[in-house]
Amino acid sequence: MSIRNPKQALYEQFAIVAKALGHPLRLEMIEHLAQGARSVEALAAKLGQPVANISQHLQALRRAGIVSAERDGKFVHYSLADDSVLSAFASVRGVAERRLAEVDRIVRGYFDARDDMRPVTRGELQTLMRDGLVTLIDVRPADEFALGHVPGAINVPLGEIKAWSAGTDASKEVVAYCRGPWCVMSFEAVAALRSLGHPARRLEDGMPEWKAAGLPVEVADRE
Amino acid sequence: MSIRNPKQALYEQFAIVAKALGHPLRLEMIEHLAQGARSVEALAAKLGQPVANISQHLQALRRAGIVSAERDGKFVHYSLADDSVLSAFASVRGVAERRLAEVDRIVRGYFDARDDMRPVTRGELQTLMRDGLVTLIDVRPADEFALGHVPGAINVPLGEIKAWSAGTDASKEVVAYCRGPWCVMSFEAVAALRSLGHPARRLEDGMPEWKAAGLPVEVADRE
DNA sequence: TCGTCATTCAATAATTCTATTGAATGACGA
DNA sequence: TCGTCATTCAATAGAATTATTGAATGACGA
Repeated sequence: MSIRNPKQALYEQFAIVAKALGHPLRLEMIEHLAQGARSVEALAAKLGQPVANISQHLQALRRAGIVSAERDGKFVHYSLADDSVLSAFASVRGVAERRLAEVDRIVRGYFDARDDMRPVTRGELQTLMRDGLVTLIDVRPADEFALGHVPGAINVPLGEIKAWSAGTDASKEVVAYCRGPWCVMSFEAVAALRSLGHPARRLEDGMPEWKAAGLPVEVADRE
Repeated sequence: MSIRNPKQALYEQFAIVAKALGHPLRLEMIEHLAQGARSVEALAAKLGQPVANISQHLQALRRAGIVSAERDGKFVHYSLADDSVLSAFASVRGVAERRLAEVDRIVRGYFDARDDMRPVTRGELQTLMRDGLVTLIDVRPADEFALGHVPGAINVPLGEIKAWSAGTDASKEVVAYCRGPWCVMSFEAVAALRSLGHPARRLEDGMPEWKAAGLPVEVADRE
């Protein structure tokens, strides 16, 4: 390593963090780890990737101080190092949202552009829930729901939307949320519900943001 | 390009932004552009880099929506696309600060570790300035000072510290600031002043952050 | 102690990124 | 129209990153 002045050395340290965020798979990993700690194998299964690949990316994230690892017997559980990681992710997303027309095009192009995609804010949701005006569904897989969800939410994983909708009052509006503001599952849930004639909207963002906002989180009973 | 689902496509867009931030030189460029718009040549001169290299990096930043370009005759002036860029930079820095012990080591190792490096907050500074208890110096080059500085600050570029100090009341404390929270010039200014027997501290961060906090900025008269 | 299993390491080929060089572009002023 | 100058482009070589493969490590339980 060449001799560097402190200015260069500092920029290099900052760049290590940004570089670690600069890969789609690693960003997806971060979003998953934001739901709760995961072993390498569990994370690999969630993402449909080979274990060795996930392991290497996890170590890139660890070198950057983004995730931390804790060994538990044969397993190594990875989790986000602290909340600053989520805020860094959010601001990178913020630049992309505001600047890259592509992001908007992707969402509007893939889903039905004619529908009103305006999300429900957290504040609105709390009012609507208090008055019993909406049903809140958490469309993440059951294990993620169990690790923490919005109080009063029902867990309806994406694959069960149709069956669930059939046994529900189709006039009551549904609000769906999942892993984050751009988590595709809630878009798909809303699209599915609307095609079934069910009024539905997305929550503006997902579980980690709800928690980060200091709002109450309900955890499934252990056993 | 292969067929992607929208989830992958979104993560790729976010990764483009993070990847663009993932290079030390580009981060330094962003910090300079945060002081004000610059032509390619001016930026290259500031960074001591070949023009073609800077041009290429600027285009990488532009593709990511981080900077915007505006042609003015023969010159193309680049500037930060919006304030979300600064907040993204700040949160990447936040992860690095909190997680990378290396960053702290660099600063403490390079400068005199025995000195108290605790910075003055913006709030403290306003009180101290109002009561006339400190002299505030802006150690950036004159052209950056001219584009906007903290009201009441005196421009003392790094090379002029010694001469300036000689003609000043050595008992009055000096507060120094420059381009940002880790801008090395203010560390060096404080070290230089202290070695000259002048009490000195750093402001917690620099000009762009002052402006972003909504505080008043003084601009040099045009002429 | 040995086998099992989660994780990491090492080696690799393919791809992407980077800095440099020199030529091309495009706008201004003579 | 031509020369000048700021910027961009194109081509290159070198370096870094990535996914894959299979072997090594390290902890548990029999």
